[in-house]
Amino acid sequence: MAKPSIPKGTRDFSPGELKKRNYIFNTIKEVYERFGYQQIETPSMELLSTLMGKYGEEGDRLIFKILKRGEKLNSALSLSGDLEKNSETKLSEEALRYDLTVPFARYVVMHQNEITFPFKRYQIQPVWRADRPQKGRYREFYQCDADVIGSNSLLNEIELIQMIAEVFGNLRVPVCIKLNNRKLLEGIAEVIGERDKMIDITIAIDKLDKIGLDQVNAELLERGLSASAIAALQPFLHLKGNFAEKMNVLKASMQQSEIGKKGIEEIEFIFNQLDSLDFSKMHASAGIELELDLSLARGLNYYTGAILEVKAKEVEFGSICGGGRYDDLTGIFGLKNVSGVGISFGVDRIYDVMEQSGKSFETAKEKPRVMIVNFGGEEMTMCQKYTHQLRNAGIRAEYYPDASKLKKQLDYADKNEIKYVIFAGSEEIANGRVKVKTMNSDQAEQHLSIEEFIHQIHP
RNA sequence: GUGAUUGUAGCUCAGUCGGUUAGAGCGCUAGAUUGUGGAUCUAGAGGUCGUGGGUUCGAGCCCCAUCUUUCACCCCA
Repeated sequence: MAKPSIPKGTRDFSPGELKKRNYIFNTIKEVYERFGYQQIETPSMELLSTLMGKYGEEGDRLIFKILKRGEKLNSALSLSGDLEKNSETKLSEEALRYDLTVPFARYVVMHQNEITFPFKRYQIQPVWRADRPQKGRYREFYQCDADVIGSNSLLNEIELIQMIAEVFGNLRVPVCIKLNNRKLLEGIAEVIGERDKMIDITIAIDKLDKIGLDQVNAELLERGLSASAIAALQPFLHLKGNFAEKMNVLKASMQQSEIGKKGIEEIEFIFNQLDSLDFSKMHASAGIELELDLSLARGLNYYTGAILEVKAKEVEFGSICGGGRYDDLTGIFGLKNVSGVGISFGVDRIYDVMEQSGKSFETAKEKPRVMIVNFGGEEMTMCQKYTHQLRNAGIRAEYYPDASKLKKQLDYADKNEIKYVIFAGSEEIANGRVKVKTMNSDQAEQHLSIEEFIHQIHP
C-alpha cells in the first residue's frame, strides 16, 4: 500500500495552524485596509511570456512551467529537438505565478483605463517557486503585497515603512527594517569606476557579515574588479555608525556621481521625514528599528530606487518582508512612465519566526460552541429544530451526527473545545426543558428551555 | 544546479557485532462505568523495516541504484 504524500515544499494546514495563520493574515489585512489599500486578486497561472525575463536568469529557472497538453504538446514535441536549449519554453505556454508584483504590473497595464492613479492595491495570494525546499523556504507560500503605482512621491515609501512597523508591532515581533537605495549602489559602482559591475559588487558586499572582509575582496577580484576599484571600495565596506555618520561618508565620496547624489537625497528625505514623525521613538518599545544598510542588494532586477528588507531580531531567518521601488515595470507591458513602489510580507516565514521565538498568537476570541447529544430515534427531529434555533440566534451549534455512545459524543465535545453540551432525550422534550452541561467547569447541569438557554449565553 | 543528511506502527522514536517470533511511549478500538468527557487500570487492533536490485547459510543493520526528508551553498518571502 503506497502511503499518500504531497509534493515537496508544500504543506497541509490543520485547524490549529490555520487559526494562527489567519491571525497573521488578518493583522496584515487590517493594516492594509486602514491605510487605504484595496484588494485585488489575479489568476494562479499567467502566460509564461508574462513572467519570463522579469526575475533574472535564476528566477526564470525557478518558475513552475505548465506543460502543454494534448495536440499542442505532441506538435511541440515533434518540432523541438530533445536537447534544444529553449525546449522548456516551447513545451509550455503557461506558468504558476512566481510573485505578485509582476502579475500586478500586467494587471495595471490591462486595466489602465479603469484605474484611477495613484492606485493603492493589496493582494494576498500564494505563489510558487521550483526551489529546493529548506528551512524557511517552501515551494508554495503566501505573499501579502501592498503597492502604490502611478506616484513618484517618496511619501509612499514612508507610508509603506510605517505599515511594516504597524504590522510587526501588532504581531509583537521585534524586527530590523533595513533600507537601501539602488541609486546609491549605482553611485558607488560609478565612483570606483566599475559602473557595469554594480550587481557583482552588491552581491559581494551582501556577504560581508557572512564571510568577512578578506573573502569579500577575494570574491570581488574573482568577479573581475580591478585592484584599484577594490581599494576605492574599502571606505564603503567599512561604513559604520549611526545614520548621520554613514551619510557624511557617503556624501563626501559621492561628489562625482549624479545618480549617487540622487540616491543620497532620496534616502535622506525618507529618514529625515520619518524622524520628524518620531518614527523611531514611536516604535522603539515594540523593538522595531530602522537602519541604512548598504549591504542590502535584493536580487530582483526591476528595482530602481528604494529597496528594503525586514529581518526578525530574535530568530535567525531569511528576510520576512521585502520591497522597493520599480520605475518601469509596466513599461515591459507597454505602459511607460508609471512608477510603482511596494512591499511584500512572507506569512509563512513570519509564522515560523513566531513559533520559534514562542510568540503568542492572539487567536480571535471565539464564540462558545454548543453540541446537542444524539440519542437517535424520534428525539432527533426535535434536536435538529433546536440546532436550527441556536444557529439562527448566531450561536455556533451542531448535533452529533451518529447515535453513538455518550462517552464518544462527550469525548468529541471535549476534543473540539465545545463549551455546552445539551441533552434532549424523550423526557426533556416532554417537559420542554433541555439539560445543559457546561464542559470543563464545576457548574451543575441546568434545566432550561431552549429559549432561556439562548438568552443566557447570547443575551 | 552543487554538497551533505534522513527513511522502522497513525505520530515520536528504540533496535547491540549481521543471527531465531522487530519493540516502547503517545494515539486508536473495546471494557472496568446500562444517559455523562478529561484521570487510572485491563485487553485488543495496527509492520512487505521507503522502493528495486546485490552480498550472505542468514539483512531493519553491509553494498549499488532510485525515491523521499532535512540542512548548507546559490538565490530568496
